[in-house]
Amino acid sequence: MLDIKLLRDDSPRIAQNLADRRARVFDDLGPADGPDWAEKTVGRLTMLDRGYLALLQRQDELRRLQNETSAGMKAVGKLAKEEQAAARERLVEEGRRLRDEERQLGLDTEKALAERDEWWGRVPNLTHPETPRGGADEDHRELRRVGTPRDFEAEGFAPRDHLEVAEALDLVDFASGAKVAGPKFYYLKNEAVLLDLALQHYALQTARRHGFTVHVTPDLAREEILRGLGFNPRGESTQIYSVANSDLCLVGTAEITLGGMLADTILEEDQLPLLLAGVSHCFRTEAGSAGQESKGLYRVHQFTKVELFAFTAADEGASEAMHARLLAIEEEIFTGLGLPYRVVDIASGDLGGPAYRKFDLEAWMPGRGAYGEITSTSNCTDYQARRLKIRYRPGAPDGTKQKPRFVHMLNGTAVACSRALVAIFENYQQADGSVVVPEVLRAVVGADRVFGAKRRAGAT
RNA sequence: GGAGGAGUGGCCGAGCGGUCUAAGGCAGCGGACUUGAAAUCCGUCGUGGGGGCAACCCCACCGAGGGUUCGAAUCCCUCCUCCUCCGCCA
Repeated sequence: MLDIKLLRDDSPRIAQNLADRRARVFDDLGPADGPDWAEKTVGRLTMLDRGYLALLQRQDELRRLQNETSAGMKAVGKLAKEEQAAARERLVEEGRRLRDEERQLGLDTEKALAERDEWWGRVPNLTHPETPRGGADEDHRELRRVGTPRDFEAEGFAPRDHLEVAEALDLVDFASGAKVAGPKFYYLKNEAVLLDLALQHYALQTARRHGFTVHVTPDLAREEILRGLGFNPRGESTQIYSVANSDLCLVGTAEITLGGMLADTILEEDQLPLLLAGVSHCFRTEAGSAGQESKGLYRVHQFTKVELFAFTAADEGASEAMHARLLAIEEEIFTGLGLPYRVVDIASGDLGGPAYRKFDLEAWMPGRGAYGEITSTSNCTDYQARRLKIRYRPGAPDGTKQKPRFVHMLNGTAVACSRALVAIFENYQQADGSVVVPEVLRAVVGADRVFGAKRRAGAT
């Protein structure tokens, strides 16, 4: 959530940002509803805010009168004895009247605030000036390509996609997944299990080396925490599974549990930057997605992920430097895995609500002959911190403590295991159908190459 | 699952219907003393919101939400969290 003062002080900026992001706030007022839809949106938000403020002021006034009335009771004892009863009676009656009126008004105020925030909460974060503006795939800016895709033609065979490779080696079982849990669920088998664990191990070791405190986090979290991080657990197109008869949801990423850890706290400035990493299972409904892009392990309902999370001081220099650092760690991890990738600066229309700027790493995936997203890192500035109430106490140059400020929060994928497996299976496949194990994973996997069932029986 | 106990400002902790404008301490900050520091003494010091946008004024907040009352940190109800013991379990 943005600071409501931004709406009061600089509403044109909000309107411009809505337009840049193609961010619909009201259901009947989006990019397709005329050229001034963003200004109209801001106008409606302003009306809601003013309505709330007017009610709040009246309520404050009533409470002030109530306080006066009950304070007046103390003076009754000083009156002449025969006047006390009448004076007390008058005050009690006045107090009763004020109480009833204030209670009624309080309900209206509460409703007005809830309504304002329901809509204000849908307004996305501001956007980094260098973020490319636009909403189409081609509006993303490719920053660089690292590594060289293998020339399968020169090697004399056509690369298969990861699903064919993995099934031939008996590494995944989607049929059983579908039977037990439904489509897009799967079992990992044999060396894929060890690869999955090795990826987590590798990512966590790398995170630790960079100063992150590592965690295994809960796989469920309260709705309130989800909302704080900018996820909407209810609604038609939600990506979130929720647990019936409770306020718990299955997390879609450890971003939720790591970011939520510090809700309602005030940090000291010297605790920043605070670096957390966590491994969790990730659950996503993937409502409405299908097709080639979602084949096999690429888009599934459950996977395991190691996530990086950082809290920094509230100035853009600090969080931007951290954003670059997270991106560098992601690149280090995928360079270490020997996977060719490119870095993409995500366009304004595709940022999602909380992100101020977002970089994706896309690995080369020979099976489809295209780059596919494998990690993502976002600088969410203070957008999440505001609702989660995560602050820090800045120190002024003269040593005095300043008012608490909201921290900046950033997240990034260290390794999303399922997607990393896709990239490994496709990039490391051999003409004989086997898959070479990336060097950094060999110690944990206990093998440098995965063969099929025949060789497996003999090998162990 | 059962039985008890406890949640108060950055931290510790008192208060248990109106004198709470929440004692006291620690930490922080300013000052005095000192060559400097420590110790000591004096002062200052919560968060959020609204109004004037300067001094200042007002409102809310004692785990959360309801309730009783003219008036609630204080009484009642529900929930959450933590602690102790018992049971069960990996």
